[in-house]
Amino acid sequence: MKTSTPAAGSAAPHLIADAVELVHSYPQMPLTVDCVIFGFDENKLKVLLIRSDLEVYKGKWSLLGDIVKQTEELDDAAYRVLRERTGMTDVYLKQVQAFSSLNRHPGGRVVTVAYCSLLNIRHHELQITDNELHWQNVRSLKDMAFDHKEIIDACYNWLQKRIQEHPLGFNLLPEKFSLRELQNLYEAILNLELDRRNFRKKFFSMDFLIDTGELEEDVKHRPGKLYQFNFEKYEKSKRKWIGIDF
Amino acid sequence: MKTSTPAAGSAAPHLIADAVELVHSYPQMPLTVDCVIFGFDENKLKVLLIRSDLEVYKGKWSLLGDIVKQTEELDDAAYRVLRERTGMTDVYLKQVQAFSSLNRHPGGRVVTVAYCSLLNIRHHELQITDNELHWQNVRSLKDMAFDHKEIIDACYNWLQKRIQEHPLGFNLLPEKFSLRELQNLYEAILNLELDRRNFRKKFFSMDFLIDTGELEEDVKHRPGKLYQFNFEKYEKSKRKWIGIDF
DNA sequence: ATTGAATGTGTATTAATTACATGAATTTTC
DNA sequence: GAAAATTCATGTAATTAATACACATTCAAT
Repeated sequence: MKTSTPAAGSAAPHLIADAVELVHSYPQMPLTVDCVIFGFDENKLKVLLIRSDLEVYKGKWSLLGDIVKQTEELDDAAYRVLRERTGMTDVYLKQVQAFSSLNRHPGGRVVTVAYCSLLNIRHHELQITDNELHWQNVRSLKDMAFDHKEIIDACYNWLQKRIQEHPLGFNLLPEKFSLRELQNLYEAILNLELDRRNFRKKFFSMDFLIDTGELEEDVKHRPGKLYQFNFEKYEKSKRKWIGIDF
Repeated sequence: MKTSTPAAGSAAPHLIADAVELVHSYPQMPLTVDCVIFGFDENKLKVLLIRSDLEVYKGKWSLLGDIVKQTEELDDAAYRVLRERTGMTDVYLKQVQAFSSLNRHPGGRVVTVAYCSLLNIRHHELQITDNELHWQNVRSLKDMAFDHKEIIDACYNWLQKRIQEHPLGFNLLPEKFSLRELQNLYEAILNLELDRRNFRKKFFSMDFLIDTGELEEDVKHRPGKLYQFNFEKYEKSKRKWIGIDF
């Protein structure tokens, strides 16, 4: 970081001794985090929303977010939001992008850092009783508070790309899942149809699925086998992906 | 954005009428941008550094950065840094990641957003005369100011990945370039050796290179053909990349 | 016992990637 | 100006990956 250009050609640049004073002279602004929390239910990708508490956005949905505290890291702030809202720890959470439009918040300049979170919709301890919280279909979002539609779009694009390179999807499924559920997940996220045999071939050839020996229950047709993802094995053999292709 | 959890089960959540007052109550902090500016010279990937002006980092190199102004967007702040430091407009610039470690700045809490920039090392108007500015080999960085080593690593990883999916590399080359130069660029960035025939085949089959009909000059061997990248054609046929592969 | 619906599996075709060697064009050297 | 040195330019065969496609099996429901 460098605050002022030294006079051109100055031979002896002056060094700043008091870094604290320097930082005090910096402009300051509020910083927030917003979590795009994805869930998977009824073969649809959902995002967790809350009613905006701002009068100007009355009735509109917004993301779960909060201010970043004076001595809090961004990741910690995002985790705090998740913990407070869903009761869950150990959730998948990754920083995606900062948003800084000057008019993105009606109360003035607020910069926000967006996070993408993936969790199993059955595992959390939401009280959706008071209908403040709501799982909404990702493909039927409209008219949201702030720039939150834009943020969700960015995170959704990010997810579509990432899920093809990294095994993120499993965070959305129960620990044990059938191949059909896995395929439904990919089809929902990528918004396309996949050939069942090729999909199975693909995942089996990657060899990261553990056959639990168990079968689906409470299903009204021939039950499928249940698998687990072998995170350990995957970690060991993370592929270095090389292949130029625009 | 949501600041306070409504009392559990509260049937009538109160709406905040004064958004400005709300934002005024938010904690504030300084925000900066840091630009990881890559260049390509002598078949090496370089990054543009400046001597830190902080006494505590005396003699150490740091990234080019600056504070984000009260009414300035992040992208604009990063572009401003580039323009002021390199004299260049129209440069490739993308936001990569925010860094927020509490101790990353010796003067106190400063959050920074890192940008990756790619430019042609011959095009700028640097005054490197007073040795404040310096193009340094990406693979020989050590002992930098702040967390800038970490930031560069993150941007370099980002670049290695992105350059395989998008034609970013051309921003680092002159408008007209030989296939050998292009291959050298990829080899430098990806840190590997590629087969020349397959590399050529790959790029020709993508069909985004325009044969200028010109040949290299001032080269002490058989001159190669010079090509241009067909950005227009590329934009029209951006590939939607589908292929699950961890 | 029959029907319905989803599971589980294999092969042939096509496309993409990899490995690999020689002749042609230009500069340098003698 | 002939020979040597260097790099450019190019094609094919072998391997691997992706795609398209059909039928028998299992269980639940009737």
